[in-house]
Amino acid sequence: MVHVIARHRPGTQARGEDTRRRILETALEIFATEGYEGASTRQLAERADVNLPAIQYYFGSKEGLFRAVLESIIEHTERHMAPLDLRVKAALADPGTSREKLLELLCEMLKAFVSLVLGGTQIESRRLLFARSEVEDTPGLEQLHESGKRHVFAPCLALIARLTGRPADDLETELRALALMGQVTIFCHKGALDTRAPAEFTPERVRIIQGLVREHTLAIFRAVSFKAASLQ
Amino acid sequence: MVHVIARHRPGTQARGEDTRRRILETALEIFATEGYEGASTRQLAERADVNLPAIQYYFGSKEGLFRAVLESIIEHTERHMAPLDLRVKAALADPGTSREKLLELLCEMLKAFVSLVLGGTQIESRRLLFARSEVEDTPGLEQLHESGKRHVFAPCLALIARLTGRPADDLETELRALALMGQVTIFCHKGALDTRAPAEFTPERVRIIQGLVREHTLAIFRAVSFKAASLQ
DNA sequence: GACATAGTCTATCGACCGATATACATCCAC
DNA sequence: GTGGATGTATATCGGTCGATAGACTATGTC
Repeated sequence: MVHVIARHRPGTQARGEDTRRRILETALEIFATEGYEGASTRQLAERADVNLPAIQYYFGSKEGLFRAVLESIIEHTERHMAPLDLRVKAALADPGTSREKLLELLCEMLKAFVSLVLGGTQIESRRLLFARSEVEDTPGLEQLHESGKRHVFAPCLALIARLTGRPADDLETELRALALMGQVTIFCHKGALDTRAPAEFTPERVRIIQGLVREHTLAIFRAVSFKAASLQ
Repeated sequence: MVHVIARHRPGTQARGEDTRRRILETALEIFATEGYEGASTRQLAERADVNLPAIQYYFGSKEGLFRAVLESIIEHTERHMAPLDLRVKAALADPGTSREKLLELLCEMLKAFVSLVLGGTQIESRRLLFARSEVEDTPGLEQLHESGKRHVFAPCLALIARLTGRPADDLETELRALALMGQVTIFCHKGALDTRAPAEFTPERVRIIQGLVREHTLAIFRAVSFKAASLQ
């Protein structure tokens, strides 16, 4: 194996940059709909209108292409969540932050999580690939997990810990954070879609889901009397 | 194609019943961990300690074997949910059923849903296969969906419709039902597990999750003022 | 115009896939 | 016991997979 990944040295002509980007965009789509194993390099090449060896040429291997697709998604996730992450971090650092402010930030986190997985460009592909990442066992997929944990799960967990007065490494707190996030992640699965005929996520539906999750979150953290050691 | 599926006629000897069951149990395990495409018939045969053609002999094809696995899961689902389904149906048929009673039934539905996907025998395999069913596109998988819709989603939807005073075919009501169920389904995905080292669903964790979901559900339907036409 | 690099092409490799032909073993009915 | 049904074994088929060899073209530098 000589030619692992074609990194274009600066100053070198990059005629193939178009081709490379076309392969990457097509790959996101196909990996999402077919899965890593299900997507064949021949299918990838045909849909991207390139030859079969072009994939090896630009990305070293099928796995290299997949990792490149994952990197582009992770990059998108970080760009989407970064501003809110900073606000949450600042609020948590200040011990005087009010309970209502923390609760409002939690609602905003979940709202941003909804628009992350259900909105934006290439919605369908990212949504499907995110859903697959929970099931498949493909090289590099743990990076996608790690990204979601760092930018969504961890901030939510920290906020909930403060809201409930429990330690952040508490099992119950972790499970509660996951349960709340589950209200969002369920809409990544196609089973959640075909209850209705059109089965698409229009901006209107995204808005309704965001409203419902907010309503639920507010109800939960305003109603329950926390600070109690155990649950039931 | 002559020998599609070996259905043993009554009165005929069934020496191979042991073999058949062994293949079926192994198949559930392997299909769950590897996926339909990922599981090869050779792997299946080796792990079940039978020859390669035994799969075709007993189940007609790899697809036939997969459908048989799905049927066994669906059967388990129906057996698990049937009693509660009846109680829900009875409560809904009676217009005088109190709001608290309906809410209690909704909590019980979600509790049963938790123990369905996280408890019982062959937990891990059923959990994984359920998660895969949301992503993969394998023949027969829609039956598993259909089963979940009929025995979990539909009753929850009907209860929520009554609790919120909205029609059951309402989009917002459907999305709310899914959001509530998402609190449970998220634990089917392996991403929800490896936040902690052991990553297993001990009975204690199942109990905690059931408690959290109940707490959330009660808070949501006691706090929010429904009967209002719109949400925000 | 000679040469190296960048990028694209056809053809093909070895591995593995699901399925089956076919022979053989085992068991029950009569 | 003998014939048909039931179950198990080996060997192999045609097909698809990811990857690569190697020839070809385009582009830029000197």
